[in-house]
Amino acid sequence: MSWTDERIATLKKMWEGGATASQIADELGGVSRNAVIGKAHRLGLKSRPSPVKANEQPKAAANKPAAKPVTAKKPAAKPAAPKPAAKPVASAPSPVASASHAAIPSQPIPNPTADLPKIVSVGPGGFLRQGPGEQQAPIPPAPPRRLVPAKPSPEIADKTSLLDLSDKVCRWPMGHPGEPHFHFCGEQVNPGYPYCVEHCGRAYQAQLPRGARRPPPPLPFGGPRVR
DNA sequence: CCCTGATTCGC
DNA sequence: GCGAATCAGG
Repeated sequence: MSWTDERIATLKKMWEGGATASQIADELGGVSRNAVIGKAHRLGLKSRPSPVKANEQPKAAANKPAAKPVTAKKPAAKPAAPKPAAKPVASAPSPVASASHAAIPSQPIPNPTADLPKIVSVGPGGFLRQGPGEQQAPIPPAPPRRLVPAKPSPEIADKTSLLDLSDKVCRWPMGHPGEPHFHFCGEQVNPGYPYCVEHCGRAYQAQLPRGARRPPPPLPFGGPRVR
């Protein structure tokens, strides 16, 4: 599989939409999770909340770029040209309040709790991510209600959800992932293909001669919002 | 162990 | 440029 424009577009959309690399990978198909991450980085997309990145020390102007603990693990004998510095990571002091006792002498850490610009990002489904200490709505009142077995909301009751996918139904995505009405086409597939006949027509198109290209067809995962 | 993203490095 | 292997954290 290669990275066509459409696949890249889908990758971007899902990545920015908060999908995990694994989800993106098997949605695209034919690529591994690593491939997706690698591609995302090459595209310049980077670093959504990563579980493994919770920590970070802004190494101020000082320490040696050497001392790469990671590379020491490999079978040695790798001269490995010294990588120049890490990227500066411009902008305000890290909001991370972890004053872990790292081995960085002589660099007083400015109080991170003071006047930081609020950073608000939008998550899947349009909710706003809050920074720590920004909690506002106190406590959900939790009105007394009789508990009732969960049912799919009426709107999607007859729609094809992710869980309904099989080799027999069209997997063409309708709408945008993360949004309430997102579902899949669900028509009977064009045998041998993952999509129904109609969507096969959208997914597989003959290459036209250069210069005769028509404007891009609607993509899975939406192009610009259309509803 | 499962998951996550990040990084490295041979191709 | 690509992605498997590896690393590191939850």
